[in-house]
Amino acid sequence: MPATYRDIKTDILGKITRGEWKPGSLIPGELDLAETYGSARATVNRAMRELADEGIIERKRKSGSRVRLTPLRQARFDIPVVRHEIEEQGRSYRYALIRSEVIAAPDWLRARLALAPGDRVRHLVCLHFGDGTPWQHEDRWINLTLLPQAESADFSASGPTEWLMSQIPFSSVEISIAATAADEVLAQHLDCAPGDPLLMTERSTRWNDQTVTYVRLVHRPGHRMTTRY
Amino acid sequence: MPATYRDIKTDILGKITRGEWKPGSLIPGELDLAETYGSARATVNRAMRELADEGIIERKRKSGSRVRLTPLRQARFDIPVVRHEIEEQGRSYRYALIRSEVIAAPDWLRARLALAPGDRVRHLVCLHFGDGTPWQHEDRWINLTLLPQAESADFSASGPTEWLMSQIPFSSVEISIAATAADEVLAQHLDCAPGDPLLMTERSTRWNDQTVTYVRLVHRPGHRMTTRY
DNA sequence: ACCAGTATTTTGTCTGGACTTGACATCGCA
DNA sequence: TGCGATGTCAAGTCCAGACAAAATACTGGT
Repeated sequence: MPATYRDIKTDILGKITRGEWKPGSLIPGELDLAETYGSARATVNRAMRELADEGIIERKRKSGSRVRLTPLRQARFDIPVVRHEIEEQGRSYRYALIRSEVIAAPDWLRARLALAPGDRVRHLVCLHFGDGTPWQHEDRWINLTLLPQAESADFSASGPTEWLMSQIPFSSVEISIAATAADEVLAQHLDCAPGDPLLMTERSTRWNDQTVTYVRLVHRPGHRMTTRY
Repeated sequence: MPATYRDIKTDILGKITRGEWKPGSLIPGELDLAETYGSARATVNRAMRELADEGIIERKRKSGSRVRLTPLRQARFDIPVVRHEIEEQGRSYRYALIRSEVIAAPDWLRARLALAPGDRVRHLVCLHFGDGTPWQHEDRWINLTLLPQAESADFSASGPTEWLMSQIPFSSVEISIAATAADEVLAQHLDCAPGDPLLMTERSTRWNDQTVTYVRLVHRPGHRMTTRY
């Protein structure tokens, strides 16, 4: 009964959580482990590599692997498409386009998207509902210099997120989360009082080193992002 | 010059971002890819596995691998220890203990930590400063039933986070992020106006299926959590 | 037409062997 | 003493081949 890489992983993790292998201490070399578990070094290597990826151990050539002093805690949050998020909770999804315009980019946006003066952008404001109550407010700016198709696209039936995903298959993103206070308009749309604290997600999507779209998503009052590991 | 798994990964990712392989389309089998790249199947497998881990492709036995329709966007946020976060920015760190008490767990906490009536907890309130200005407010509750050592520990010089890390080597956690409004006390400590929106992180740390500590971290006004990928 | 069992395909994992790379140690020479 | 060349070790990567497992396709019987 040879050990799988999964067995090895959980066993090592167990030794660490139980305190048998203390933070900072050296873990036996791959060759040793391979022998004790009765498996090949490649198998041990995979187990150790994944533990290192997860921030639990630290590996260095020549010196060996050791338990991290401060286990690097990193949380993985899924950033879902609103519609999927809502539908996965068994709620009905509704989308509403509030405003749609094509304008010259305001200065703050020009700086953010690295646009030239006079460059035009498509500006969209929309709302996403779950079971009829407001769920998320979307304030979206699309760079028309990079995505001229966006000028003629129709966003009255479905949101810009889904359209954009069909246009830009995969891209690099910068996501930022902060708290903000509801202004008059937001309060009305999200059905809360002005000044209420709201969770906001900002996202800039880059493609070929150029920012193609910037969006500010304001979540419904009380919204939480949760993850466990 | 054979292709490394890294080469293969970037090449495939390139084909996807350039739109050569569209979302939903089938990617050649590992055996095919191994031949086209002139490497072993194991090498291709590793490249594909990592792409799958990153949420870019979807793999299924027998049916093969395909580009995800909705690239699973997941953000990895580092959850740093405050002190490290501050010191990495080249700022000076200061810690202050505001309140320390051992009390019977209030009802809301009892529910959260699954405690029996009368069980006692250590309650700590502290502040973390960066370059002299308030950075983070920490409201920490430690389960004394599971961690009796916490009753006699001294938190006047350094924060409970660091002490806890020495006690619980590795554990599973539930993290939740939300927006909250500053109350009178928070406003005073964090040097802002009451009602100001603040980003709050809540964390429950479990060990052996029992919640050992619950903490509510309220960040300074304007704080953002950022990540890019 | 339906169903159960079987074949096939594709990914998942493992093996034991090899070479590479980065980091450290040490030796020899100026 | 200082310093560069060389050695050594452990992790990093790769290979070819093998079997396992899951999911689909197929096939024959009812």
